[in-house]
Amino acid sequence: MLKKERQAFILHSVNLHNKVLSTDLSTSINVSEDTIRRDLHELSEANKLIKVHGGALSKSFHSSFNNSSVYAIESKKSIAQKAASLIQDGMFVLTSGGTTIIELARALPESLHATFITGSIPAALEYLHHPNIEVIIIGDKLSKSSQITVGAQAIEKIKQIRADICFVGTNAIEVEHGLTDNDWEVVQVKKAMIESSKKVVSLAISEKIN
Amino acid sequence: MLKKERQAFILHSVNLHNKVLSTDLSTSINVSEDTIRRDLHELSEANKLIKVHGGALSKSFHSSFNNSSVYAIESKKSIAQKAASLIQDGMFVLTSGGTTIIELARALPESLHATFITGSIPAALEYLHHPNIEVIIIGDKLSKSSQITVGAQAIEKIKQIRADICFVGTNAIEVEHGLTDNDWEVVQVKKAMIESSKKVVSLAISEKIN
DNA sequence: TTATATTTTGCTGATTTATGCAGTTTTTAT
DNA sequence: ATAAAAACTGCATAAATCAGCAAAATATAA
Repeated sequence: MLKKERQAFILHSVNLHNKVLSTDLSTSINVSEDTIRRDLHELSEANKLIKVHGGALSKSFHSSFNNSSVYAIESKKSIAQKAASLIQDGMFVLTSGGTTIIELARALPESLHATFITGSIPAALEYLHHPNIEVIIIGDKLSKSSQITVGAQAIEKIKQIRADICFVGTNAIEVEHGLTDNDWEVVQVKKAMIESSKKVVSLAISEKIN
Repeated sequence: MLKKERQAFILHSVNLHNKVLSTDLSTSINVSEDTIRRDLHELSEANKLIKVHGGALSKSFHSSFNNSSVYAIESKKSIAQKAASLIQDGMFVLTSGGTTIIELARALPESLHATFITGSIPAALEYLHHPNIEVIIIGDKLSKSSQITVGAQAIEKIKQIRADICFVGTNAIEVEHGLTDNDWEVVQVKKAMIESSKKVVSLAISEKIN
């Protein structure tokens, strides 16, 4: 097999599978690993693929690797946009906490006149930035892990409320120091919220649904 | 699995869920926790995520607070230091809001075990950063100008409390321009706080006293 | 064609990298 | 305060890489 042929095969292979192992190529083409390594090095110099220890990665894989951080954010934003469009003037809106809810808060139009009720401190801060939104805080003990208020009093208050719509984020847990979490109380609060609302919207990125 | 591949997976995972546990990654990728830890360390060095004890957090949602815009920040800090020294372990502490109170929150020693009760959203966020502090939120309507909860329910709740000490910041009140309706409510809340506490401390920088 | 020059390939041994393991220290939770 | 979990350290091992060299293949010129 000619050198050029071999390199074409390697390129095809790496683009097909996103990655190749030097050992695999060596056995399948039946040349020494050194040759493969030299080929990979050349192709890497020619910017045709990314050489890594043990094999190589396709160019596209690398770029997605770099952009992946924005990707998740973008999809969160588009979800938030759609969710925000469900809210109409004069509504009473119940929300939990979490990053998706924060994005929702940021996606709210300036012109919206509505009342938001929440136990989430970060969400409340976001709502405050909107000139035409009334914010009502549900008081009680603050859960460090989820940054929302939890407890019997909070649940009691929620039960007294009749909201038009309720938004629940699936990723309500966000912590800075330590990652353990007692979700139970948070779940109780969410349950109460759902029961107090005419409509419930659950915000989630599709990849999360396993 | 290639190292780069694994790191890409980790990055994708952390951006999707906002947090990852080393143990989870270890079992799902089937490598030792040491390897995961090394990966997380590398990604953290490369500024791709934030490493914490037990796992890592997504970089995208890291709130950074700028206190540069706050007036006379240094003198407030020294006041805060003195005020913080008045709080002892096991105390129930009532606080209002305002920049001076925020500084007080930041001046609290890590070791302090106490319960803080507040209607201020920014203050609550600060208290959350302290590992040994319980936070209780007073719920009600949120006043946009002062960022604290005001209203009959809030006052009712405060009256039920017996606190050891109460900190009130003076900066929420603009004496020169008279009291607006909104400020009036804030004053009512402060009054209630003062009545519910054995000791009251008023935080002020000297320039404020006309 | 033959002789010579050039490129390519494989091999050997030294070097680097990746990973896991054991023991110790630090952090966190109870 | 104490126990458990996580992190760090140093080390061992196996795999991958590198450097140089010699054989093999290929190209080139007389």
